[in-house]
Amino acid sequence: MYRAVPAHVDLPRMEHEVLSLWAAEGTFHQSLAQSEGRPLWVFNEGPPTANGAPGTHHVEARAFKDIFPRYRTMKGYHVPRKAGWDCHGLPVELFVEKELGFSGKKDIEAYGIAAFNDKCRESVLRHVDEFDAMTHRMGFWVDTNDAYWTMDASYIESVWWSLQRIHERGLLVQDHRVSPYCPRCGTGLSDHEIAQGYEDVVDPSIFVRFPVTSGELAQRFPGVNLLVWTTTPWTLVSNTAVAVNPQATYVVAGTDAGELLVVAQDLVASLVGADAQILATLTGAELERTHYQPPFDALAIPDAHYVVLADYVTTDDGSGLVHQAPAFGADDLATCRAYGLPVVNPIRPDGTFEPGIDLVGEKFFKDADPILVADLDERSLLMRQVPYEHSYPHCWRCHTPLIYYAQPSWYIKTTAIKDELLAQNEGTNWFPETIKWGRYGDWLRNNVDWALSRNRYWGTPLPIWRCPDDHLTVIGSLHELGELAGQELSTLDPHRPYVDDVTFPCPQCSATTHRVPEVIDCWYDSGAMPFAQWGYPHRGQETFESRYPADYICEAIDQTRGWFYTLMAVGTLVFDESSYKNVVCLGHILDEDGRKMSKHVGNVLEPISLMDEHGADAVRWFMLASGSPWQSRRVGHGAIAEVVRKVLLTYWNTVSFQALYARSANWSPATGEVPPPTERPALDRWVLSQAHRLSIEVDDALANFDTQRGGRLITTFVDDLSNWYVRRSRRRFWEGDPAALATLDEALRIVTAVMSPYTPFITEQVWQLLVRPTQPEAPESVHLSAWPEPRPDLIDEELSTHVALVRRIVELGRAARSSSQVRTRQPLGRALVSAASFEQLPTELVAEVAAELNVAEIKSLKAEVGDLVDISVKANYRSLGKRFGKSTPAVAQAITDDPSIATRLQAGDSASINVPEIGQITVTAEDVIVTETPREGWAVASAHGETVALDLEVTDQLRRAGLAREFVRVIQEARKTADLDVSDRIELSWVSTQPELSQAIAEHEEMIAGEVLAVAFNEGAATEGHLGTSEVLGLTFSLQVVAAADTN
RNA sequence: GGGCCUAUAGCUCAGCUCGGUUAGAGCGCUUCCCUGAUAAGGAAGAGGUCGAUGGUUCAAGUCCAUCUAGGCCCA
Repeated sequence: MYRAVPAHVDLPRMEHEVLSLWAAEGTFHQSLAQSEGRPLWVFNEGPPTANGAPGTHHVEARAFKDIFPRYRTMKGYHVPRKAGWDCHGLPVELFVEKELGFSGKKDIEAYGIAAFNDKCRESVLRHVDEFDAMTHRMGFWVDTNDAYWTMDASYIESVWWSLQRIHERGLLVQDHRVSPYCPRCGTGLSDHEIAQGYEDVVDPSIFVRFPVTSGELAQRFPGVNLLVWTTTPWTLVSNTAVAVNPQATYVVAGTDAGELLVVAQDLVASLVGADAQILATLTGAELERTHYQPPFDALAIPDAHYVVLADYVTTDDGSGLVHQAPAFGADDLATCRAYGLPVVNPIRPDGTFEPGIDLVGEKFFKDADPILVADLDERSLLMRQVPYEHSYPHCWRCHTPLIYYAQPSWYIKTTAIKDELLAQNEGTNWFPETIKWGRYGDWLRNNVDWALSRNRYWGTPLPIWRCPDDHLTVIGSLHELGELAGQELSTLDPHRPYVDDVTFPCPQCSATTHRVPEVIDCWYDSGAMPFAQWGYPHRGQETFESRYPADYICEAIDQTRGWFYTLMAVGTLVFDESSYKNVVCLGHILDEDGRKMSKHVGNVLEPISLMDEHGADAVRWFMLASGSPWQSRRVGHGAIAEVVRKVLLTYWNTVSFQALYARSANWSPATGEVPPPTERPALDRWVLSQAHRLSIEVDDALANFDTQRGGRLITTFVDDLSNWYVRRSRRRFWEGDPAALATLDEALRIVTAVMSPYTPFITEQVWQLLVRPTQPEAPESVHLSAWPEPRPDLIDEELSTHVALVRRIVELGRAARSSSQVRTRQPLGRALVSAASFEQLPTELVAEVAAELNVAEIKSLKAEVGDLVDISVKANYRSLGKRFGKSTPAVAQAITDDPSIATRLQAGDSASINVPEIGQITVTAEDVIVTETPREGWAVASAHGETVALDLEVTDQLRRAGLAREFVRVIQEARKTADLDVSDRIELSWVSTQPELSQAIAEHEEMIAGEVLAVAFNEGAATEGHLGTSEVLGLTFSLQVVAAADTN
């Protein structure tokens, strides 16, 4: 027998019980063990940065990381789930710096790198514990005991090995990198820091003439100038090139003063004037390598000063020709590097020009602007100067404007494998698909080399040793390092500072080598996880080889340039193949008002307290099925409470209902004798059909990573089950009908299984209450069960269509009831229905309509045609439009003007009609929507060509039937108030001031007795038992429970 | 400055792939109904220039173009 299911459930408390059950029975590990040997479905966990407490957005990603492995396990796959933690990086360092009250690198060095890194390690361990707790609470099944840590020695060795490989391919090189730099603090700033320091400033924006010195253009237009734009005049000293957009159109324009200027066509009018003479038109590409005279010659820059092409140049503002100084702009550097131009940087680390430079030597860079502009003006090179307001990064510590500044840095030349990356992306499935060639593809197409090194402390040290002659030795493991150093180093902590102390003779020249000081970008660490999590290739070869590439990864959209990219890049660099096949890319989580959650605003929803308030299932359901996961979504208590009410409690109450009546009928799925589905009532067959279709459709949705569609299907099914099937079938449950109980049991088992990847707790609880006690052969947990095998033979499309019609008719009937002000409890004699396929409805379903609307008889309106009804006819544009195209409105008008068409169509399959200017045409039933409306004494409702009319005549007999119903309701209310059990028998005593009631009770005694379980009626006042009154009925009554023995 | 996403009821969002004439749901509000599982359910009402403009079409919330506003990522 089922276990008892309380009607009310404390969801969070229930979830804690389920967690204990899983812990006690080792359910997760059973699930892994049971599926061992089945086809693999590989999930790779993107390691959360163990820095800061987990937020609600982590629950989002983790819900998606959990549902698909659970689903695939049910579908017969083995899905290992290794957890991972991202341990290194600047955020951890900054957190520790803050804790220690540090304000920069000097403090760290004074404190000692060893001690500082110990603090970082401690901080990581602390935060991992919080993530563990959240992961456990939300029911994310991932193996945290066997997690990979990017700070583990074996992990770092794998990373080293991969860098060694990349170096062997010639793709790991040292080069200049432009990064924001604070000249006052003497340090570079991370992207994270820059984001905090944007300020609006006004800079001079200047247009300068660069005389063209040679080439075709100079010959055709002697004296022509490039009109070049910049907002950083101080960088003109370092001018190396001028960039134009190859696709844009440029013109040679003549001014009134007889001057010749090259500018973008779009900007001629605003710069030169509307009346400028256009002497030539050419594309940016045609300008390539046009040489010019640089504005200053203070610096010698060989083989430079010509036009280069760059896609990023726009013709929206400026002149369409952009000054290039590769030392001071990332775009400039990338563009100039492509042409092999040199990087010239005359600015010293303190932000001043080197001494000896004309005009600006030893000046602070910003102070050079007015001096240089004045000089250009004096030499008539300045064409125009306008103030230019824009946001510019400043140091968040000291508010000094940052300088984009070239520094030496280690790079991976990802641009060399760009085509391969694009090819790998082509073979990757993105969800949603727009990311693939939108945000992500765009990023790949504009790929720049990966700046790998960081001048920091807590990270994977760059495994490069260098001798004074610049010979490089790249190390692939501690063992290798030990061999070179002639020491046993297998237990060395590969972090700084210990690894910095290892030196060895250069294999090429025997001079002593030292490790370069940098550590690597922690994004590389996580990008290396597909192999580094196994310590490959030093260990775990077999495991790795069977699990590369992964079937599935998932993160939020900010990872397009983060983990999604580094995974693909590292995989392609090291194995010539991306490391994932399917990637789900989530939108962000916002607060109720649509703002980002931040500690500063105080709108952060702490995940554990959120789950302890509403339940993890509710939070998970919200993440998986409410709104579109691809869009950013607002989350708040209201939205989650709604999930509880609409989805979880509706489901739970259906379960509780089933358990209540199955138990009281002593029915169990294992023992009950049940007619085969085909012999059960139509509603049973309908709900089974819906359930089996649900299994197919949710399967399809989840196979396509569409949790929202699956969720919608489940919600609809749960609603159908509770508010239509159960409500319409209640009476059969009260009677303990085995067909009804078996039907609901099967429907519940299917929906429970199908929901279990979404809401693992409540479904597990239901499994424990309904399935496990009654089916000895069933698995011990829903999460050990297989996906419900759909039975296509039970899916009945026609029946679905019929029930859908029944429900539409009922809806109209209720509307008609409502407008008539005749309460539903008052039975009516008949209802007339007009609907396209009403005649095809089985009588069984017509009876459902009658019962639901409380009318004695339902008939087709068509049978009543005559004076009783008005007929109106509307055109069905969808069908007419296909046939008549342009003439559709004329045909539609002709149909509306001739209502006789309806009766003529009833008589035959088609009817002909004369349309002005077109002639005779033939229309069929498909082409029109006929609405039939009864005339008087009827309550009518119609929609979309379907009509229900209620005959409002209440005969004496009907009125007495209504009174009997009212009486039943009053007694039931009293039973409920008296807290009687649903099976208690009662004895009734009553008196009424309404004489008709007496007759009504007498006439309907049998019905009443059956409904309220009365064994006796006594007309006459009573004083014992539960007393009650009804004003409507003028009734005073009492009911007494009869001892069980007396009823036999 | 570039790319992407979004804009439909007071609020949160479906519908747009594949165009069809009463544009839906939930929440909230008002009135009513129903109740022998439900924290439920049902009906009606108020509340919509489907962001704007233009185009394609017999017909546009839906397709196309441009624009506006907001968000995210990048500079």
